[in-house]
Amino acid sequence: MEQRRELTRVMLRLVRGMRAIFNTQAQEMGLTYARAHMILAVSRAEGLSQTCLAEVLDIETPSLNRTLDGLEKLGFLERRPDPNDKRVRQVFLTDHARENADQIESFTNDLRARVYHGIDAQALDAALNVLHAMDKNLDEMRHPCPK
Amino acid sequence: MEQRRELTRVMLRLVRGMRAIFNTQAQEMGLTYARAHMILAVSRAEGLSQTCLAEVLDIETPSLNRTLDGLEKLGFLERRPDPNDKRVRQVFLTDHARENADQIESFTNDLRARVYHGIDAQALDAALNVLHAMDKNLDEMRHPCPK
DNA sequence: AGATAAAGATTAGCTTGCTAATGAAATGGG
DNA sequence: CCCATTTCATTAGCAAGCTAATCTTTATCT
Repeated sequence: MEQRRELTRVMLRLVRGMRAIFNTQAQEMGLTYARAHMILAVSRAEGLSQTCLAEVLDIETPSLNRTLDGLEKLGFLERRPDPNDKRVRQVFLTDHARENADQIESFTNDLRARVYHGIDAQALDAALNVLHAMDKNLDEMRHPCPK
Repeated sequence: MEQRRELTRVMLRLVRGMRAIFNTQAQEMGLTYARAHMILAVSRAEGLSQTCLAEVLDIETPSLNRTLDGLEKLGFLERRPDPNDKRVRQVFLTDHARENADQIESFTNDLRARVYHGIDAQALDAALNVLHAMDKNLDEMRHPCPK
């Protein structure tokens, strides 16, 4: 019971903390957490529609849209109309962003290594199981009767 | 490696998801996640300064301040000057909020029970250890040389 | 084919976290 | 005792998530 409260609490703190650390690193190249991740996602699959990209990043399209606006304004990416469907705009990196992608990837890996330092795979797996179970519970709370 | 990425990902999703579920419940009484938690924190220790309250809730004072503003405007609490120190303003619930506190406590417990349903104490403990280790790593990343 | 429905992007506006900067009050050292 | 520092609250402004609503285009159904 008290453990449950504490798990929630530490999760909240971790998410904020990780974002903050990431931000301080990313701002050296004029980026933020959300923006850097966006660049990585796009670099892994250029030309996706915004809906697809939102699914990949696990966020809603308006959230994505704003991040995209920012990055476009900063010259990191561009949206081009899809010739096959006038509704969609495909997302591409600029050359400038493509140059940075490796660097972002690399410091992301570095930060991840440091955050997870000293945690063995077995423990990690156990934690993952717990969080997945919680995630499943949440899903069922959202969709009460899937029949 | 892939597990690490996934753990981060699911944590992000969980935090957003829990907040969302909580919000839909809380909005029936005109509240939100942050506001409901604030009411609980104040009800557990009325008369704290805002700095103390921020520490209890693990957020920064400007974040707290805004939530407090909202709740004060809605008539859930009030800030009263501390007679012993003209800098501080102590935080108290209104009678109205005090009536709601039990209800908030109760549906918070209910939601927590559902989110953590089916997860045994041992697994929970293992997960908690992992997250605490990460939290510690983060701390060390923030304070490189504590001597 | 034409009407209706669905899907993609966008806008508007809310929430709640943050940092940086400011002003007022208290504290402490010389 | 006074000046410098620290502490508390607050303001201003950014970031990034969300829902609801709108507009355009495409798909579907009769």
